[in-house]
Amino acid sequence: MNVKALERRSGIAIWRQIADELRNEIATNLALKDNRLPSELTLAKRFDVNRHTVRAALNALAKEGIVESRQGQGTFVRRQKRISYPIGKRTRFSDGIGKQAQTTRGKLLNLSTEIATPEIASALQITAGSNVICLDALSEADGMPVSRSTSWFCAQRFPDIGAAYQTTGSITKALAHCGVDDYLRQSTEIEAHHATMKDTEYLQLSPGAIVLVTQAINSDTDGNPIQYSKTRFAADRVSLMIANEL
Amino acid sequence: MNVKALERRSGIAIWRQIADELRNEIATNLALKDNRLPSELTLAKRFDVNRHTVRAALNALAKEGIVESRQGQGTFVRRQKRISYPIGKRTRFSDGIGKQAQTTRGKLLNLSTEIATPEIASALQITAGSNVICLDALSEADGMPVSRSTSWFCAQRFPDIGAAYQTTGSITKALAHCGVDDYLRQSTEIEAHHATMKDTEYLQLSPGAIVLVTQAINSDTDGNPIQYSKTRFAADRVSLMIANEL
DNA sequence: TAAATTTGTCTATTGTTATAGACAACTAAA
DNA sequence: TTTAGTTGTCTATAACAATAGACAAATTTA
Repeated sequence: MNVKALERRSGIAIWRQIADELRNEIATNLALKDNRLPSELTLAKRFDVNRHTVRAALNALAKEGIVESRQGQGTFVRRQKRISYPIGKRTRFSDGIGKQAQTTRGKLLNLSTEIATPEIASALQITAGSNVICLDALSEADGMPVSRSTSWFCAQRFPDIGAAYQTTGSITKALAHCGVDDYLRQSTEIEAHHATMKDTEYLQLSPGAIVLVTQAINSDTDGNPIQYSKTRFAADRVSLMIANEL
Repeated sequence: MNVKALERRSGIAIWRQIADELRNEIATNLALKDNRLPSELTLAKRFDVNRHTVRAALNALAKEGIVESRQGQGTFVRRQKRISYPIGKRTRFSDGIGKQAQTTRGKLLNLSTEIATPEIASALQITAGSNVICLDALSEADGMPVSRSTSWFCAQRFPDIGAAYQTTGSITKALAHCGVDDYLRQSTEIEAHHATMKDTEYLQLSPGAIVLVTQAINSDTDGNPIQYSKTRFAADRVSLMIANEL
């Protein structure tokens, strides 16, 4: 059944490799009868490992809330859908997520004024070395952290963006407060990385977890860049949806 | 310096957690002088581990081709940029990647006729149970596998798509051969997962590695869906670029 | 040249992970 | 009720990961 055996000496414990494999299969839904997983013994034979190793994997998935074991009966999937995060010309965090989660909010982690690096200056089309406002925020949906973002704004144009965000808890509202009623997403770049230590802390992830990293530029209706942001999503809680309006 | 300590008993070896952290820092370029990493002893102190553990991490990064150690001198970064994969209304694999890599090609892994599942039928807007052609392909750039994709086409409309792909090695050309001169990407959904065993085999990844999984629907110029595809990218080799034409 | 700094290699010990086997506890079906 | 199949828990052992210390080999700096 399996084309390739598990890799030993890879730095990833075998129980974790099995957990990753099962998590994937559950996510892509390989037709499990009654949402019931094969028995521990069956899985042990399939992966060619000891039953205890399979138990360690199932234990990990149970802690993540993905499966649930019942003595005498078996192990069952507790389906949990990812939150779909829309990315388009007009993407707002609360817009897209608000309909899927009960409660959404942004929490300000840090606010500072920095000197624009060449990277930031080029993204915002301002002169390198001028002041930018740096805004660190954590976004949550239903009490679970979803993403951690850092945004940069031209300090000259948006001197009060920090205070506005703090009172509103929303970038869209803060920008509106600063006179920007509408804005468009100009570009988005997406990468996937292993969670850093900061990620595991703020997003409540375990090491080895995945973060989707997006780099985006938002512009006003005249095409002038107003916001440059890097966002790190907990990959097992979201999917990014790109809709191309025709 | 570090907000959070490394996690033991997590199923991820500490050397691998350090390797992941360093890989991230190298990728986001935290200003290393002369592309030189701190010494093994410095890193050991920073992560509060033994020097041998740091060496194991550096060894892994060296095997990945990311760093290179030189006795008496230190450990140096061998920069390697990710291939940027554009996602837009008009995305073609060879278009976008062709300019960045020396050689690109698609290899047919498997070709079969299947009965459309509800999921596929709904994506292609055909009746469930009708025949679809399923095309598995592996894409490579400069000899390195980049992505593995499965595409479904309506068998009635594109009976010869498989043969056309086999001779041309390109979906765009195969579609042109079947009378579709132009097509548009209707939507794309992106998730990140840990590599499955098939991924580690076909994409030459190590366990614990990350794959970017996209689910896309392409339509002809009349808006009729013609292709439904799922693609798995080796995340450490690509970034996905979404450009919103204004 | 000498000293300091760096990576490379070896031995030994301790802690964690994986295997192995046995049996209890629980559930569903014969 | 009995049986088969399942998860839960215990003990013991082998394989691997991490620590510790020492010193060699190469390079750069004083």
